[in-house]
Amino acid sequence: MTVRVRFSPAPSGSLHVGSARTALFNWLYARHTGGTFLLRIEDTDQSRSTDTSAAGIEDTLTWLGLDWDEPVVRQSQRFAEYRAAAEQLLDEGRAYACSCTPEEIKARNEAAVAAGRSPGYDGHCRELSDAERQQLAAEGRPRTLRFRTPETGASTFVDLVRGEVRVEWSTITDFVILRSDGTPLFFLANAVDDLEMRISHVIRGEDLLDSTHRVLAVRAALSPEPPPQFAHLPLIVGPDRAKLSKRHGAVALEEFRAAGYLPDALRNYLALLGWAPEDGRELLDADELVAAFELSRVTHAAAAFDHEKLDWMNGEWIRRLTLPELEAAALPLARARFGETFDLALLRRALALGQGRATTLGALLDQADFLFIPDDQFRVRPDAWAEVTTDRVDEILAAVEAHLEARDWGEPVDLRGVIEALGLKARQAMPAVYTAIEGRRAGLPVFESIELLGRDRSLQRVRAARAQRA
RNA sequence: GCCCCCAUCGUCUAGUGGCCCAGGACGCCGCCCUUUCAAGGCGGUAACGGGGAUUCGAAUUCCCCUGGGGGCACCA
Repeated sequence: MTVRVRFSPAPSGSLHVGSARTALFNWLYARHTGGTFLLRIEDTDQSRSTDTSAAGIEDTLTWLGLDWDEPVVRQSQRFAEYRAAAEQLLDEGRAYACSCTPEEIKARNEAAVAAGRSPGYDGHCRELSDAERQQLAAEGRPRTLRFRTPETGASTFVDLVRGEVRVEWSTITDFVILRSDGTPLFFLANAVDDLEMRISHVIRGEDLLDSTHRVLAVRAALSPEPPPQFAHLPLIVGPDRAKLSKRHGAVALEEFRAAGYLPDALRNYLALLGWAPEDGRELLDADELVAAFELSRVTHAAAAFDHEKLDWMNGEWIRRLTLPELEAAALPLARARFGETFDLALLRRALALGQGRATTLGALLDQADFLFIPDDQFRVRPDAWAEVTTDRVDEILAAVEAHLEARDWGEPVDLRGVIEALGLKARQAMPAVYTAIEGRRAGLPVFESIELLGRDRSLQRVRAARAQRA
Protein backbone atom coordinates (compact mmCIF):
# COMPACT_ATOMS: atom_id res chain seq x y z
CA MET A 1 0.00 0.00 0.00
CA THR A 2 1.18 3.48 -0.80
CA VAL A 3 1.63 5.42 2.38
CA ARG A 4 0.18 8.91 2.48
CA VAL A 5 0.24 10.55 5.89
CA ARG A 6 -0.67 14.05 6.90
CA PHE A 7 0.23 16.22 9.81
CA SER A 8 -2.63 18.50 10.76
CA PRO A 9 -1.73 21.16 13.29
CA ALA A 10 -4.14 23.73 14.57
CA PRO A 11 -3.07 27.17 13.35
CA SER A 12 -1.97 28.40 16.75
CA GLY A 13 1.13 30.16 15.51
CA SER A 14 3.62 27.98 17.30
CA LEU A 15 4.38 24.32 17.52
CA HIS A 16 3.94 22.71 20.94
CA VAL A 17 6.42 19.92 21.60
CA GLY A 18 3.55 17.45 21.52
CA SER A 19 2.52 18.57 18.05
CA ALA A 20 6.12 18.62 16.94
CA ARG A 21 6.54 15.03 18.05
CA THR A 22 3.40 14.06 16.16
CA ALA A 23 4.70 15.81 13.07
CA LEU A 24 8.01 14.02 13.45
CA PHE A 25 6.45 10.57 13.74
CA ASN A 26 4.30 11.20 10.69
CA TRP A 27 7.35 12.32 8.79
CA LEU A 28 9.47 9.39 9.98
CA TYR A 29 6.79 6.94 8.99
CA ALA A 30 6.38 8.48 5.56
CA ARG A 31 10.10 8.60 4.90
CA HIS A 32 10.72 5.11 6.27
CA THR A 33 8.07 3.61 4.03
CA GLY A 34 8.94 5.72 1.02
CA GLY A 35 5.49 7.28 1.26
CA THR A 36 4.21 10.83 1.07
CA PHE A 37 4.18 13.37 3.88
CA LEU A 38 1.53 16.07 3.70
CA LEU A 39 0.79 19.19 5.70
CA ARG A 40 -2.76 20.30 6.30
CA ILE A 41 -3.61 23.28 8.46
CA GLU A 42 -6.72 22.72 10.55
CA ASP A 43 -8.59 25.97 10.54
CA THR A 44 -12.25 25.17 10.34
CA ASP A 45 -12.99 28.08 12.63
CA GLN A 46 -13.34 31.02 10.27
CA SER A 47 -13.04 33.62 12.96
CA ARG A 48 -9.30 33.27 13.21
CA SER A 49 -6.84 34.77 10.85
CA THR A 50 -4.64 31.83 10.08
CA ASP A 51 -2.20 32.77 7.38
CA THR A 52 0.50 34.22 9.57
CA SER A 53 0.37 31.49 12.15
CA ALA A 54 0.38 28.80 9.48
CA ALA A 55 3.51 30.36 8.01
CA GLY A 56 5.13 30.15 11.43
CA ILE A 57 4.35 26.45 11.65
CA GLU A 58 5.74 25.83 8.19
CA ASP A 59 8.90 27.69 9.13
CA THR A 60 9.38 25.67 12.29
CA LEU A 61 8.81 22.35 10.55
CA THR A 62 11.36 23.32 7.95
CA TRP A 63 13.83 24.23 10.67
CA LEU A 64 13.25 20.81 12.25
CA GLY A 65 14.08 19.22 8.92
CA LEU A 66 10.58 17.90 8.24
CA ASP A 67 9.87 18.53 4.59
CA TRP A 68 6.49 17.90 3.02
CA ASP A 69 5.74 16.68 -0.47
CA GLU A 70 2.71 18.52 -1.80
CA PRO A 71 1.30 22.03 -1.42
CA VAL A 72 -0.08 22.79 2.03
CA VAL A 73 -3.83 22.31 2.34
CA ARG A 74 -5.83 24.92 4.26
CA GLN A 75 -9.18 23.71 5.43
CA SER A 76 -10.50 27.26 5.49
CA GLN A 77 -10.42 27.23 1.72
CA ARG A 78 -12.66 24.23 1.41
CA PHE A 79 -15.85 25.14 3.23
CA ALA A 80 -18.13 24.56 0.27
CA GLU A 81 -17.04 20.96 0.01
CA TYR A 82 -17.62 20.25 3.66
CA ARG A 83 -21.08 21.75 3.45
CA ALA A 84 -21.93 19.63 0.43
CA ALA A 85 -20.80 16.53 2.26
CA ALA A 86 -22.91 17.42 5.27
CA GLU A 87 -25.99 18.03 3.15
CA GLN A 88 -25.43 14.71 1.46
CA LEU A 89 -25.41 12.98 4.83
CA LEU A 90 -28.59 14.85 5.70
CA ASP A 91 -30.32 13.68 2.53
CA GLU A 92 -29.33 10.11 3.23
CA GLY A 93 -30.64 10.27 6.76
CA ARG A 94 -27.20 9.82 8.28
CA ALA A 95 -27.46 13.25 9.79
CA TYR A 96 -30.33 15.44 10.93
CA ALA A 97 -30.99 19.10 11.52
CA CYS A 98 -30.85 20.17 15.13
CA SER A 99 -32.55 23.36 16.27
CA CYS A 100 -31.40 23.42 19.87
CA THR A 101 -29.61 26.56 20.92
CA PRO A 102 -26.25 26.33 22.69
CA GLU A 103 -27.93 27.67 25.83
CA GLU A 104 -30.56 24.97 25.80
CA ILE A 105 -27.99 22.25 25.29
CA LYS A 106 -25.81 23.60 28.03
CA ALA A 107 -28.73 23.73 30.44
CA ARG A 108 -29.81 20.19 29.65
CA ASN A 109 -26.23 18.96 29.96
CA GLU A 110 -25.90 20.49 33.37
CA ALA A 111 -29.19 19.01 34.42
CA ALA A 112 -28.08 15.59 33.21
CA VAL A 113 -24.82 15.78 35.14
CA ALA A 114 -26.66 16.95 38.24
CA ALA A 115 -28.99 13.99 37.91
CA GLY A 116 -26.04 11.62 37.66
CA ARG A 117 -26.36 10.96 33.95
CA SER A 118 -23.64 11.46 31.34
CA PRO A 119 -23.31 14.73 29.49
CA GLY A 120 -23.63 14.78 25.74
CA TYR A 121 -26.40 15.57 23.30
CA ASP A 122 -29.70 14.08 24.46
CA GLY A 123 -31.23 13.46 21.05
CA HIS A 124 -33.79 16.21 21.44
CA CYS A 125 -34.15 16.87 17.69
CA ARG A 126 -33.30 13.38 16.54
CA GLU A 127 -36.77 12.10 15.73
CA LEU A 128 -38.67 15.23 14.78
CA SER A 129 -41.12 15.07 11.88
CA ASP A 130 -40.65 17.16 8.74
CA ALA A 131 -43.50 19.39 9.85
CA GLU A 132 -41.88 19.98 13.20
CA ARG A 133 -38.56 20.84 11.58
CA GLN A 134 -40.23 23.32 9.24
CA GLN A 135 -41.99 24.86 12.18
CA LEU A 136 -38.72 25.31 14.06
CA ALA A 137 -37.03 26.75 10.99
CA ALA A 138 -39.86 29.21 10.57
CA GLU A 139 -39.26 30.38 14.13
CA GLY A 140 -35.78 31.39 13.05
CA ARG A 141 -34.04 28.93 15.33
CA PRO A 142 -30.44 27.91 14.58
CA ARG A 143 -29.86 24.89 12.41
CA THR A 144 -26.87 22.66 12.94
CA LEU A 145 -26.37 19.28 11.37
CA ARG A 146 -25.80 16.38 13.72
CA PHE A 147 -24.48 12.99 12.80
CA ARG A 148 -26.87 10.22 13.73
CA THR A 149 -24.91 7.78 15.85
CA PRO A 150 -25.88 4.09 15.88
CA GLU A 151 -27.96 3.14 18.88
CA THR A 152 -26.63 -0.36 19.34
CA GLY A 153 -23.48 -2.31 18.75
CA ALA A 154 -19.92 -1.16 19.11
CA SER A 155 -17.37 0.75 17.11
CA THR A 156 -14.07 -1.02 16.71
CA PHE A 157 -10.94 -0.37 14.77
CA VAL A 158 -7.39 -1.64 14.85
CA ASP A 159 -4.96 0.98 16.05
CA LEU A 160 -1.48 0.47 14.64
CA VAL A 161 0.15 0.95 17.99
CA ARG A 162 -2.49 -0.22 20.45
CA GLY A 163 -4.29 -2.99 18.63
CA GLU A 164 -8.07 -3.23 18.64
CA VAL A 165 -9.96 -0.53 20.47
CA ARG A 166 -13.65 -0.82 21.10
CA VAL A 167 -16.38 1.49 22.31
CA GLU A 168 -20.12 0.91 22.65
CA TRP A 169 -22.10 3.23 20.40
CA SER A 170 -24.55 3.79 23.22
CA THR A 171 -21.88 5.88 24.95
CA ILE A 172 -21.36 8.16 21.96
CA THR A 173 -24.02 10.81 21.51
CA ASP A 174 -25.03 12.52 18.27
CA PHE A 175 -22.43 15.13 17.44
CA VAL A 176 -22.45 18.29 15.35
CA ILE A 177 -20.76 18.10 11.97
CA LEU A 178 -21.89 21.48 10.61
CA ARG A 179 -22.23 24.63 12.67
CA SER A 180 -25.22 26.91 12.36
CA ASP A 181 -23.04 29.32 10.39
CA GLY A 182 -22.35 26.62 7.85
CA THR A 183 -18.77 25.91 8.82
CA PRO A 184 -17.72 22.32 9.53
CA LEU A 185 -16.41 20.65 12.65
CA PHE A 186 -13.22 18.73 12.39
CA PHE A 187 -14.91 15.31 12.48
CA LEU A 188 -16.45 16.17 9.14
CA ALA A 189 -13.58 18.18 7.71
CA ASN A 190 -11.08 15.45 8.53
CA ALA A 191 -13.20 12.73 7.03
CA VAL A 192 -13.78 14.70 3.83
CA ASP A 193 -10.15 15.79 3.49
CA ASP A 194 -8.67 12.40 4.30
CA LEU A 195 -10.89 10.87 1.66
CA GLU A 196 -10.04 13.45 -0.95
CA MET A 197 -6.33 13.49 -0.16
CA ARG A 198 -6.31 9.69 -0.21
CA ILE A 199 -4.74 9.57 3.24
CA SER A 200 -3.72 6.03 4.10
CA HIS A 201 -2.46 6.50 7.65
CA VAL A 202 -3.28 8.94 10.42
CA ILE A 203 -0.78 9.27 13.23
CA ARG A 204 -1.79 11.58 16.06
CA GLY A 205 -2.00 12.07 19.80
CA GLU A 206 -3.80 9.74 22.15
CA ASP A 207 -6.06 12.59 23.22
CA LEU A 208 -7.88 12.00 19.94
CA LEU A 209 -8.38 8.28 20.45
CA ASP A 210 -12.04 8.51 21.42
CA SER A 211 -12.90 10.92 18.63
CA THR A 212 -11.55 8.46 16.07
CA HIS A 213 -14.74 6.44 16.36
CA ARG A 214 -16.70 9.48 15.24
CA VAL A 215 -14.36 10.36 12.38
CA LEU A 216 -14.53 6.78 11.20
CA ALA A 217 -18.33 6.76 11.37
CA VAL A 218 -18.56 9.90 9.25
CA ARG A 219 -16.03 8.52 6.86
CA ALA A 220 -17.94 5.27 6.47
CA ALA A 221 -21.14 7.20 5.80
CA LEU A 222 -19.38 9.26 3.17
CA SER A 223 -17.63 6.58 1.21
CA PRO A 224 -17.31 2.82 0.84
CA GLU A 225 -13.56 3.27 0.36
CA PRO A 226 -11.57 1.70 3.20
CA PRO A 227 -10.67 4.36 5.76
CA PRO A 228 -7.14 5.34 6.76
CA GLN A 229 -5.38 3.28 9.36
CA PHE A 230 -4.99 5.06 12.66
CA ALA A 231 -2.10 5.13 15.10
CA HIS A 232 -2.31 7.02 18.38
CA LEU A 233 0.84 8.20 20.09
CA PRO A 234 1.21 8.38 23.87
CA LEU A 235 0.92 11.87 25.26
CA ILE A 236 3.84 13.96 26.40
CA VAL A 237 3.43 15.12 30.00
CA GLY A 238 5.31 17.33 32.42
CA PRO A 239 7.48 16.16 35.32
CA ASP A 240 4.35 16.06 37.50
CA ARG A 241 2.62 13.79 34.98
CA ALA A 242 0.08 16.48 34.18
CA LYS A 243 -0.42 17.82 30.70
CA LEU A 244 2.73 19.57 29.51
CA SER A 245 2.14 23.28 29.88
CA LYS A 246 3.84 26.61 30.19
CA ARG A 247 4.48 26.20 33.89
CA HIS A 248 6.85 23.34 33.11
CA GLY A 249 9.13 25.68 31.20
CA ALA A 250 9.46 25.99 27.47
CA VAL A 251 6.82 24.10 25.50
CA ALA A 252 6.92 25.73 22.08
CA LEU A 253 9.54 24.61 19.63
CA GLU A 254 10.22 28.22 18.78
CA GLU A 255 11.35 28.80 22.35
CA PHE A 256 13.86 25.99 22.15
CA ARG A 257 15.09 27.34 18.86
CA ALA A 258 15.60 30.78 20.35
CA ALA A 259 17.42 29.32 23.33
CA GLY A 260 19.97 27.68 21.09
CA TYR A 261 18.83 24.10 20.81
CA LEU A 262 19.80 22.43 17.56
CA PRO A 263 17.17 20.91 15.29
CA ASP A 264 19.15 17.67 15.27
CA ALA A 265 18.97 17.47 19.05
CA LEU A 266 15.27 18.27 19.26
CA ARG A 267 14.43 15.83 16.51
CA ASN A 268 16.55 13.17 18.17
CA TYR A 269 15.09 13.77 21.62
CA LEU A 270 11.49 13.94 20.45
CA ALA A 271 11.89 10.72 18.50
CA LEU A 272 12.90 8.96 21.69
CA LEU A 273 9.80 10.12 23.53
CA GLY A 274 7.56 7.14 22.98
CA TRP A 275 9.80 5.18 20.71
CA ALA A 276 13.19 3.48 20.80
CA PRO A 277 15.14 1.74 18.07
CA GLU A 278 15.61 -1.98 18.39
CA ASP A 279 19.36 -1.73 18.92
CA GLY A 280 19.14 0.78 21.76
CA ARG A 281 21.08 3.60 20.13
CA GLU A 282 20.27 7.02 21.56
CA LEU A 283 22.14 9.45 19.35
CA LEU A 284 20.62 9.26 15.89
CA ASP A 285 20.62 11.67 12.98
CA ALA A 286 17.69 12.13 10.63
CA ASP A 287 18.72 9.37 8.26
CA GLU A 288 19.31 6.93 11.08
CA LEU A 289 15.94 7.73 12.61
CA VAL A 290 14.18 7.21 9.31
CA ALA A 291 15.95 3.91 8.75
CA ALA A 292 15.17 2.55 12.21
CA PHE A 293 11.66 3.89 12.69
CA GLU A 294 8.83 1.42 13.23
CA LEU A 295 5.31 2.24 14.33
CA SER A 296 5.06 -1.12 16.04
CA ARG A 297 7.77 -0.06 18.47
CA VAL A 298 5.90 3.01 19.67
CA THR A 299 5.23 2.80 23.41
CA HIS A 300 1.79 2.97 24.99
CA ALA A 301 2.28 5.01 28.16
CA ALA A 302 2.57 8.78 28.47
CA ALA A 303 6.16 10.07 28.49
CA ALA A 304 7.49 12.87 30.66
CA PHE A 305 9.44 15.61 28.95
CA ASP A 306 12.89 15.74 30.56
CA HIS A 307 14.65 19.05 29.98
CA GLU A 308 17.89 17.73 31.48
CA LYS A 309 18.18 14.88 29.05
CA LEU A 310 17.46 17.24 26.19
CA ASP A 311 20.25 19.50 27.45
CA TRP A 312 22.67 16.62 27.52
CA MET A 313 21.65 15.54 24.05
CA ASN A 314 21.92 19.06 22.69
CA GLY A 315 25.45 19.24 24.06
CA GLU A 316 26.27 16.02 22.26
CA TRP A 317 25.00 17.48 19.00
CA ILE A 318 26.88 20.74 19.52
CA ARG A 319 30.06 18.72 19.94
CA ARG A 320 29.45 16.91 16.66
CA LEU A 321 29.28 20.15 14.70
CA THR A 322 32.18 21.37 12.60
CA LEU A 323 33.26 24.89 13.40
CA PRO A 324 31.59 26.40 10.32
CA GLU A 325 28.36 24.57 11.21
CA LEU A 326 28.57 25.80 14.76
CA GLU A 327 29.13 29.33 13.55
CA ALA A 328 26.17 29.13 11.18
CA ALA A 329 23.92 27.88 13.95
CA ALA A 330 25.10 30.47 16.45
CA LEU A 331 25.16 33.51 14.20
CA PRO A 332 21.44 34.38 14.31
CA LEU A 333 21.46 34.06 18.09
CA ALA A 334 24.63 36.12 18.36
CA ARG A 335 23.08 38.88 16.27
CA ALA A 336 20.03 38.88 18.50
CA ARG A 337 22.24 39.31 21.55
CA PHE A 338 25.16 41.42 20.44
CA GLY A 339 23.61 43.43 17.62
CA GLU A 340 24.36 43.40 13.91
CA THR A 341 27.94 44.53 14.23
CA PHE A 342 30.36 42.61 16.36
CA ASP A 343 33.76 41.03 15.94
CA LEU A 344 33.04 37.86 13.94
CA ALA A 345 36.57 36.54 14.29
CA LEU A 346 36.27 36.89 18.04
CA LEU A 347 32.99 35.00 17.99
CA ARG A 348 34.60 32.17 16.05
CA ARG A 349 37.35 31.84 18.63
CA ALA A 350 34.87 31.98 21.49
CA LEU A 351 32.75 29.26 19.90
CA ALA A 352 35.77 27.06 19.42
CA LEU A 353 36.66 27.61 23.06
CA GLY A 354 33.18 26.79 24.33
CA GLN A 355 32.09 24.01 22.01
CA GLY A 356 33.44 21.21 24.17
CA ARG A 357 31.55 22.32 27.24
CA ALA A 358 28.27 23.75 26.04
CA THR A 359 24.78 22.39 26.48
CA THR A 360 22.97 25.08 24.48
CA LEU A 361 24.13 27.78 22.10
CA GLY A 362 22.32 30.31 24.25
CA ALA A 363 24.28 29.31 27.33
CA LEU A 364 27.48 29.32 25.30
CA LEU A 365 26.83 32.84 24.07
CA ASP A 366 25.94 33.90 27.58
CA GLN A 367 29.34 32.72 28.70
CA ALA A 368 30.98 34.60 25.86
CA ASP A 369 29.13 37.85 26.35
CA PHE A 370 31.98 39.43 28.33
CA LEU A 371 33.94 39.52 25.07
CA PHE A 372 31.30 41.50 23.24
CA ILE A 373 30.05 43.87 25.88
CA PRO A 374 31.80 47.24 25.42
CA ASP A 375 34.26 47.84 28.24
CA ASP A 376 32.47 50.90 29.52
CA GLN A 377 29.30 48.85 29.90
CA PHE A 378 30.90 45.78 31.41
CA ARG A 379 29.73 44.96 34.92
CA VAL A 380 30.49 42.07 37.21
CA ARG A 381 27.28 40.14 37.80
CA PRO A 382 25.74 41.30 41.08
CA ASP A 383 26.01 37.98 42.86
CA ALA A 384 29.39 36.92 41.51
CA TRP A 385 31.62 38.25 44.27
CA ALA A 386 29.40 36.70 46.89
CA GLU A 387 30.16 33.29 45.40
CA VAL A 388 33.89 33.78 45.67
CA THR A 389 34.83 32.11 48.92
CA THR A 390 38.40 33.22 49.52
CA ASP A 391 39.03 36.36 51.57
CA ARG A 392 42.23 37.15 49.67
CA VAL A 393 40.59 38.48 46.52
CA ASP A 394 42.36 41.84 46.62
CA GLU A 395 45.73 40.16 46.96
CA ILE A 396 44.97 37.84 44.04
CA LEU A 397 43.82 40.62 41.75
CA ALA A 398 46.87 42.75 42.59
CA ALA A 399 49.16 39.87 41.72
CA VAL A 400 47.26 39.16 38.50
CA GLU A 401 47.42 42.79 37.47
CA ALA A 402 51.14 42.92 38.10
CA HIS A 403 51.62 39.75 36.09
CA LEU A 404 49.56 40.96 33.13
CA GLU A 405 51.48 44.22 33.04
CA ALA A 406 54.84 42.54 33.04
CA ARG A 407 54.27 39.44 31.00
CA ASP A 408 55.35 38.72 27.44
CA TRP A 409 52.09 38.75 25.43
CA GLY A 410 53.60 36.58 22.75
CA GLU A 411 53.37 33.62 25.11
CA PRO A 412 50.23 31.71 26.14
CA VAL A 413 48.68 33.10 29.29
CA ASP A 414 49.33 30.99 32.38
CA LEU A 415 48.47 32.23 35.82
CA ARG A 416 49.36 29.08 37.71
CA GLY A 417 52.72 30.45 38.84
CA VAL A 418 51.05 33.60 40.13
CA ILE A 419 48.57 31.60 42.18
CA GLU A 420 51.23 29.31 43.57
CA ALA A 421 53.39 32.25 44.60
CA LEU A 422 50.52 33.35 46.82
CA GLY A 423 50.44 29.93 48.43
CA LEU A 424 46.93 29.30 47.09
CA LYS A 425 45.33 26.41 45.27
CA ALA A 426 43.80 27.07 41.86
CA ARG A 427 40.45 25.98 43.24
CA GLN A 428 40.61 28.78 45.82
CA ALA A 429 41.96 31.56 43.68
CA MET A 430 40.54 31.04 40.20
CA PRO A 431 36.94 32.13 40.88
CA ALA A 432 38.23 35.60 41.74
CA VAL A 433 40.07 35.80 38.41
CA TYR A 434 37.01 34.58 36.53
CA THR A 435 34.84 37.14 38.21
CA ALA A 436 37.12 40.03 37.41
CA ILE A 437 37.71 39.01 33.78
CA GLU A 438 34.40 37.45 32.76
CA GLY A 439 32.03 38.97 35.28
CA ARG A 440 30.95 35.55 36.52
CA ARG A 441 32.45 32.95 38.79
CA ALA A 442 32.64 30.28 36.11
CA GLY A 443 32.68 30.37 32.34
CA LEU A 444 34.94 29.99 29.35
CA PRO A 445 38.50 28.95 30.30
CA VAL A 446 39.99 32.13 31.66
CA PHE A 447 43.55 31.93 30.34
CA GLU A 448 42.33 31.75 26.76
CA SER A 449 39.72 34.35 27.55
CA ILE A 450 42.41 36.76 28.67
CA GLU A 451 44.19 36.21 25.37
CA LEU A 452 40.98 36.87 23.45
CA LEU A 453 40.44 40.04 25.43
CA GLY A 454 44.05 41.17 24.90
CA ARG A 455 46.37 43.08 27.20
CA ASP A 456 44.54 46.37 27.45
CA ARG A 457 41.04 45.07 27.96
CA SER A 458 42.20 42.42 30.42
CA LEU A 459 44.11 44.91 32.51
CA GLN A 460 41.18 47.26 32.41
CA ARG A 461 38.88 44.53 33.75
CA VAL A 462 41.23 43.67 36.60
CA ARG A 463 41.73 47.31 37.53
CA ALA A 464 38.01 48.00 37.38
CA ALA A 465 37.40 45.05 39.67
CA ARG A 466 39.98 46.30 42.16
CA ALA A 467 38.54 49.80 42.08
CA GLN A 468 35.04 48.43 42.56
CA ARG A 469 36.14 46.53 45.66
CA ALA A 470 38.18 49.32 47.16
C1' G B 1 -20.76 10.50 36.89
C1' C B 2 -20.02 7.53 32.32
C1' C B 3 -16.56 5.77 28.47
C1' C B 4 -11.60 4.82 26.68
C1' C B 5 -6.28 4.20 27.13
C1' C B 6 -2.12 3.02 30.14
C1' A B 7 1.24 0.88 34.30
C1' U B 8 9.70 -1.71 34.44
C1' C B 9 14.99 2.54 38.17
C1' G B 10 13.47 9.89 39.96
C1' U B 11 13.06 10.40 34.14
C1' C B 12 13.27 8.23 28.81
C1' U B 13 13.36 3.21 27.80
C1' A B 14 15.08 -2.46 26.51
C1' G B 15 12.43 -6.68 27.58
C1' U B 16 6.60 -10.46 23.70
C1' G B 17 7.52 -17.55 29.16
C1' G B 18 13.37 -19.78 30.88
C1' C B 19 19.32 -15.94 28.07
C1' C B 20 16.63 -11.11 33.68
C1' C B 21 18.24 -11.99 41.64
C1' A B 22 16.03 -7.21 34.88
C1' G B 23 20.05 -4.18 30.24
C1' G B 24 21.10 0.95 28.23
C1' A B 25 20.67 6.41 28.55
C1' C B 26 19.71 11.14 31.42
C1' G B 27 20.00 12.70 36.42
C1' C B 28 22.29 11.81 41.11
C1' C B 29 26.77 10.09 44.13
C1' G B 30 32.13 8.84 44.18
C1' C B 31 36.96 8.63 41.93
C1' C B 32 40.31 10.20 37.94
C1' C B 33 41.74 14.18 34.71
C1' U B 34 42.04 19.42 35.33
C1' U B 35 43.53 26.84 35.11
C1' U B 36 37.56 27.63 38.95
C1' C B 37 32.96 25.58 36.85
C1' A B 38 31.97 22.46 33.11
C1' A B 39 33.14 18.78 29.44
C1' G B 40 35.52 13.94 29.28
C1' G B 41 37.00 8.88 31.47
C1' C B 42 35.94 5.11 35.19
C1' G B 43 32.81 3.17 38.97
C1' G B 44 28.33 3.24 42.00
C1' U B 45 23.00 4.09 43.59
C1' A B 46 18.21 2.95 41.74
C1' A B 47 12.59 -0.33 39.05
C1' C B 48 9.07 -5.01 37.25
C1' G B 49 2.25 -0.82 41.84
C1' G B 50 -0.77 -4.84 44.87
C1' G B 51 -3.48 -9.52 44.90
C1' G B 52 -5.10 -13.83 42.58
C1' A B 53 -4.90 -17.42 38.27
C1' U B 54 -2.35 -20.32 34.21
C1' U B 55 2.54 -22.82 33.92
C1' C B 56 7.77 -27.14 35.64
C1' G B 57 8.89 -21.82 35.17
C1' A B 58 6.19 -15.10 34.55
C1' A B 59 8.47 -8.33 34.15
C1' U B 60 6.46 -11.03 30.00
C1' U B 61 -0.45 -14.53 29.49
C1' C B 62 -5.52 -13.89 32.03
C1' C B 63 -8.72 -11.65 36.01
C1' C B 64 -9.55 -8.20 40.04
C1' C B 65 -7.85 -3.97 42.74
C1' U B 66 -5.12 0.40 43.00
C1' G B 67 -2.92 4.34 40.57
C1' G B 68 -2.14 7.72 36.37
C1' G B 69 -3.78 9.93 31.86
C1' G B 70 -7.39 11.08 28.11
C1' G B 71 -12.43 11.82 26.38
C1' C B 72 -17.80 12.97 26.96
C1' A B 73 -18.58 21.06 23.05
C1' C B 74 -21.80 24.89 17.38
C1' C B 75 -12.46 23.44 20.16
C1' A B 76 -9.05 20.75 17.40
